[in-house]
Amino acid sequence: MRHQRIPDETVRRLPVYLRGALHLSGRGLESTSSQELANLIGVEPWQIRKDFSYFGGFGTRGVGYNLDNLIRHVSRILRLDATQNAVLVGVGNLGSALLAFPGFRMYGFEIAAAFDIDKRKIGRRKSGVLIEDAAALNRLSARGIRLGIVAVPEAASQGVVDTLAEAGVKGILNFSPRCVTVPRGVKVITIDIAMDLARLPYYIPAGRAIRQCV
Amino acid sequence: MRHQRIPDETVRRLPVYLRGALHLSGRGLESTSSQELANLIGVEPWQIRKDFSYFGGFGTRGVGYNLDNLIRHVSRILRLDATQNAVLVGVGNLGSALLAFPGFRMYGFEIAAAFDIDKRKIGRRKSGVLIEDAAALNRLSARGIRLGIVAVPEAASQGVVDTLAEAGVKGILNFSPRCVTVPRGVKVITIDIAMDLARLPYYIPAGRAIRQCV
DNA sequence: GTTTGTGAATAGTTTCACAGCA
DNA sequence: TGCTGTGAAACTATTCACAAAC
Repeated sequence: MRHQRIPDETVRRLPVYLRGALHLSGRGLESTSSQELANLIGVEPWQIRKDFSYFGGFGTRGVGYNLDNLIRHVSRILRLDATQNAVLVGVGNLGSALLAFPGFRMYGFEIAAAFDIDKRKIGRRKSGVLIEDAAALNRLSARGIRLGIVAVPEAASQGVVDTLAEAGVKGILNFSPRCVTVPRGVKVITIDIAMDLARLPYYIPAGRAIRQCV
Repeated sequence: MRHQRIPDETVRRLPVYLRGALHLSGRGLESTSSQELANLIGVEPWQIRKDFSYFGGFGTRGVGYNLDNLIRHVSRILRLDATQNAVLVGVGNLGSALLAFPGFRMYGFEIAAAFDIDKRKIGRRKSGVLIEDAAALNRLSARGIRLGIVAVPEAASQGVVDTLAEAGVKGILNFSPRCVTVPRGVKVITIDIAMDLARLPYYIPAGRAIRQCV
């Protein structure tokens, strides 16, 4: 049913399905089933079928899903069917790791520009990307980059986000643990590493571990 | 109502509230209201009150929340009231950034050990932490570390997770985009950076929110 | 026979509105 | 009066069971 609201949770899972499909396709498979894909990525088969059904379904009953077809459809929905250029702001420890991070390419992402305020870094290259002066960020708009990755200290994040938004960036992946305000039409996704670690102890039973009897 | 099931979403938000409370306390404030805290972190006041109500509520009607009291309660619930030692496995680009990452300390985390398989790194120090031989990971159990951070290449993650679980680690923050299997009693939280970026383009044409934190 | 696609049932979460207390 | 705490209502998401299609 194409004319239905898509649950946010479904959108969150689509990249997982895409990765699984790419993985199976890379192993030489031509097609898969909701059961096989579910086993691979650790969800339930009906969840996959339900999620796909919001977009009309990509499979063939009694047969399964053709992988090329599946990959094409999901990529299109996520708008990952063409290379997406991104700009990185903040080439510190985390930013440098992101420049070297191999995982972006699989989805068609390319870090096309990097900015920092540290004069010692400006003009150098990291992982093949030239580090430019963050003071020149406002001239970014000419390059038509619509995605930004923000890896600056907490205190600087709001300013960077403002500048990116003015430069035409429409989507921001924010690694700063600060709630940022953006204009309408700009979407922010925050990754807060410390916060994810912080809820881990909650789930761990208190006290010393009992010896495991297997 | 102390004897009620706590929603996962509530647990996910508790570290956000804790950070907000620590921030206000650091600014010298003695107390706050659900309204003030909500404005700071970008949620609605009733969400905060509802979440706190699952634990009986920490406030005073007509007055608000005493910050010390709030911080003490939330820290206790999350088991962050004593220093939590963690072990890092994989001191590559991302692992090194995590060693240098200042955000863990606020919640009382301490990276107490680091392991890698690269002979050139073993024996050296990064951000003050000695890098040990990953082959010796099985001797970790003597140190009583219950939290692990896994920042190894995708193909190695399951093996590392297995070894950590055998060594008594009960909670794992996993940066590998691979579904891992763990024994009962071990909790895994996965941070998949590329996947969070991958759902950003979906929202770009129709984006609308003004204040966003997640 | 097999596997998808989907309405209906169930479960979980957010939002509301106001009672309860300082 | 002001702000918290909370049951009830509204909303959202997951799970089920089976009809439909190959």
